[in-house]
Amino acid sequence: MSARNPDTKAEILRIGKQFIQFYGYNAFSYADIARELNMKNAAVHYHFRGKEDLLMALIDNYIETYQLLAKQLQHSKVSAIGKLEKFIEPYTMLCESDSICIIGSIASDYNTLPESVKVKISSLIELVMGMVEQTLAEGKKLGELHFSETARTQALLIMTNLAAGVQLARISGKKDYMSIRKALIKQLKG
Amino acid sequence: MSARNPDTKAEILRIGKQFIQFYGYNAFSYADIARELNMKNAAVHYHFRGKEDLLMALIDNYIETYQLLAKQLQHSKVSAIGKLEKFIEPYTMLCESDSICIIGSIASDYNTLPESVKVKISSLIELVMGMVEQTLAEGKKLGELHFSETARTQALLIMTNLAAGVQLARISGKKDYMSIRKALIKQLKG
DNA sequence: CAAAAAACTTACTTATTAGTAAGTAACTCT
DNA sequence: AGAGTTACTTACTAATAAGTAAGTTTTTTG
Repeated sequence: MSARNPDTKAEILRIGKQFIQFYGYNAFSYADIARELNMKNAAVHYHFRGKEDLLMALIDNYIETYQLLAKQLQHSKVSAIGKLEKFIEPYTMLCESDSICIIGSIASDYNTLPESVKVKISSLIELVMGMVEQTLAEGKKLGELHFSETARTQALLIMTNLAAGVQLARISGKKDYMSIRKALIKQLKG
Repeated sequence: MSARNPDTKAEILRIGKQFIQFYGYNAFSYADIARELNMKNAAVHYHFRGKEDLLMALIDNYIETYQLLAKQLQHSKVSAIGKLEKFIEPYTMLCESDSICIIGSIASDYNTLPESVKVKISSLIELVMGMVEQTLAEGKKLGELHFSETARTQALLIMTNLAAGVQLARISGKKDYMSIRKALIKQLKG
């Protein structure tokens, strides 16, 4: 099924994801990806027709990942707080590498993206939102979590705290992200 | 002091600001600005040596604006909630025009910016943060506002809710921003 | 082992970008 | 009225962007 390197496609996606999270979608080129992987830009075009296709594939990856995570969380006996901490973890990692989340990055470049990407990113957000919402609702029902807004609104508050938290941390420092993270968990615990 | 058009410089800043908030810093060119103002790209270079200088001037404008606002709020007898509402207002406007705030936009492109810009944006954030922080502390002291975190952390929570709120609204709709806005005010009041 | 398919490279093209040097028109000030 | 200044335009350059067509090498498969 493959010749020379069987997982160049995955490598391109990995680098593309890194670039989007570190520089932003409109600030890197196929030549940049190629350089990183010691190949020519045409090789990148071989695997992904254009930048749009690369971004679409990346979002698809995220959708798969979060669909899997959502299922895992549903059948898990971990506490609601534990589930939320598992959700927050990746943001903390991003912060460590001076990167921001894909959703925040794409949201910033939103008006330069083709319709196909806009639709797909929207469904990714609904997926993630739904997952957080459900975890929150469940935790509240069990008396484990405490908040007065609807689960949807509370999920929005958490998502925005995290997304902009990693963005802000780039400028004003990681300590600010850590404060946000800590406050978030504390507030939910009651 | 001028020939032909005396306020082209201000017009360029106006359009530049619009572009940054609508498309992002790395997604527009001097030619785009020139087209919008019916001139040539060289004319834009005449007023601002390069894109970096344009961005610097823009941030300077914001710093002036918020320094003024901070002073106005200090000597104002408006309630703390009233002050916060005045602070939130521009975000609501941005949301209406499918745009995001300058800070969020720059934060997303942060790693592509020259050091000079990084430093200046950082001082803008401290200015804004300080203003919100002070308003919060004051309101709490007067028994008008209620929150359990430090004023700094609470300011971070509000800032991130708003910054990412307008970003998310582009994708998932203005209703989500409105929910965030409403929840924010409600929580502080009660 | 031969043919086909996969994974590339070479070598372009076309468009856009930031930026500049030189010239020109209009206004200002003496 | 003439000189200088301001606000541009014209006309370029050099670099980078996305993308493609055609050829080459490597691997798989019948």
